Amino acid sequence: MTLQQLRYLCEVAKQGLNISAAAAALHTSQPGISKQIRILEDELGVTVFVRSGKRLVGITAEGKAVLAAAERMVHEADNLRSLGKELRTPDEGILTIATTHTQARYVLPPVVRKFSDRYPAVKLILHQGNPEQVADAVASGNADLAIATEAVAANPALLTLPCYQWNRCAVVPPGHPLLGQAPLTLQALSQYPLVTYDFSFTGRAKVNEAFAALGLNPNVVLTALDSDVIKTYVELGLGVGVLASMAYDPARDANLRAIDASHLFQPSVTRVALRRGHYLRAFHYHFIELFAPQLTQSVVQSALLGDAPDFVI
Amino acid sequence: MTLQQLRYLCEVAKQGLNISAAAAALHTSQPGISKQIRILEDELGVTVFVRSGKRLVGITAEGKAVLAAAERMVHEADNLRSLGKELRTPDEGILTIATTHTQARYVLPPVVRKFSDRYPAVKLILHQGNPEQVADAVASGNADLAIATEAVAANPALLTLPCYQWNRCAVVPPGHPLLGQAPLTLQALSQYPLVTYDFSFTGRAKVNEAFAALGLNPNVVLTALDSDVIKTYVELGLGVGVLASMAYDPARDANLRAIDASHLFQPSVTRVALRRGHYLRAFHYHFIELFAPQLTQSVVQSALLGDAPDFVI
DNA sequence: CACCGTTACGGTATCCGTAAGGATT
DNA sequence: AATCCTTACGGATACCGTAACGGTG
Repeated sequence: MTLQQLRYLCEVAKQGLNISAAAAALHTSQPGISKQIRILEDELGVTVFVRSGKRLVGITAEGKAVLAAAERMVHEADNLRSLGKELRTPDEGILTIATTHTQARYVLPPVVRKFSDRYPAVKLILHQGNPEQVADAVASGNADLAIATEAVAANPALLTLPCYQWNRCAVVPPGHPLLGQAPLTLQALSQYPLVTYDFSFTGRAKVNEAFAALGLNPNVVLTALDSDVIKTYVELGLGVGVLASMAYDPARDANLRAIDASHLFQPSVTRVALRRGHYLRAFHYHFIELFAPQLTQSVVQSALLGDAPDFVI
Repeated sequence: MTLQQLRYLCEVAKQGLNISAAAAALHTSQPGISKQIRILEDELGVTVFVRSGKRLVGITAEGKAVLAAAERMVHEADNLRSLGKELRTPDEGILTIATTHTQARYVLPPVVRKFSDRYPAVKLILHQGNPEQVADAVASGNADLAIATEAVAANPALLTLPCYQWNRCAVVPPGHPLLGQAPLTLQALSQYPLVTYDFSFTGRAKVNEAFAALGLNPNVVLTALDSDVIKTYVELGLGVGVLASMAYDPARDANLRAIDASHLFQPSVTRVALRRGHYLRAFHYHFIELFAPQLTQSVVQSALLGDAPDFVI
């Protein structure tokens, strides 16, 4: 049994039972992988893959157990390598963050700025996607941490920690009738066509719930995947935008007006998600702390060890 | 990085930083281990061992972290091999039990008998020792499970589950004055010299506590590591024995009489200890269930996953 | 002097890549 | 016809064991 063989096994499974694709991903040859997997299956006495003729078509029940163990080991090996790098060059490395548009565009910039000043030799990679994709990226090891607002709590392989609360505002063109009446009500809002986030996104559910609780049925004319698109269509006069408050910047959005709506909707909590068992380097912890000061390294570590219950900010 | 290298690393640490001993234990050559460890240290960029000239004299702080990861991986590899064997030949293998004398001599025989009938191809190995040694054997992987009564709960790497309660009896030669007076009292017992277990053993502490609670100071003239020794000295007239009830067998111990003492002492709980993260085969679970019927495979598995609180029989 | 780890060296086995074969979609 | 896994084969590499060397208690 070799770590190499286990890596091959995992990659083939990851690539959808395609040895050729696995070979390409690992920069090696198909026959090499094919043979090593055979050798491993021989040694363990377990056939992992169901073969139909000369094609892999499935994973046996036993194979799933083997695969799970193999993944743990490969992951541990990666951790060990990370540990080596950490000890050698603690301020160098790669920080991969999976996050949604709103975070990347409006919340992270000052954090990234501070982080880069402190760790100039750390390369930053931002993976953008919807909350589900973002969670998957961390679960599969493609990203070190995820920052998103919902749907990141489902996967048991992930640990999510609350970072900050936020709420929404309505945005309208200058001179819009809603600007006169204060404070804003859901009834008033529902008189206008609305432009807001796609359902899969940052707390969109809370918007729906608030209207539904009053028996209102708002006319949502457009849903978008990011705040900038929403603002663009509000500028065009398509309707009233319902945005995350941090996505409105009076200076940058001079041709829009915001109306506070935090009293209308349940607040949303943005969370950071980490993969359990994934080794985190000092700069990972530092980034998290820059983003959410209450999440110090020791807080995160004890949460990763499992003894911290879900806590609230 | 190779599994082999990690194995070497662990073995050297285990053998007290002695490469030669590790080589002997792994049936290979010193130079091979020496070189592979160098290569690993090079690759990780971490010096694991403190070298004084040409001698290993310690483990660096970083090395401890590396070693911990290495041990996890080696252990996982062993688990994977076990899994292979399990799937191939579920009824063959080796069951290594670490236990104390009393269990091995008086409690386990009928269990082992039933087990051997069901799994004739499983080789049984019994490691005998005091509770501390027994726990160490499991923690270090030298035994699959431990059965003992105390001091097995300390190690966080171990999971212990309660199996059954027991208490003590007094044993005396035929015609002893204590046989007339019923029921037995601690005051009566303390009139005679006592022969009982060594302090490190099966619930000896509870015996002391009971006497101390009444301000009595019994005269313990001999302590022993196993019940047979105690009975032998009682036969010689050295004193009154205080024994685990299951260690008295009226048929076999025809020249001794037992007096129930279960109302005098706190009951003791015999537990089975398992190493967290250690793969258990079907026959392991089956043995545990034969020993303690309430500990079915699913009960043990969910306890190993950590979600079961300590429960009582 | 005995013990221990490192270096040097040679043989062997393993692993990898190329090329060709057979099966499936 | 294209894709994909397997088998076969050759070369390079890495690993392991023996032998010799250099420190250390």
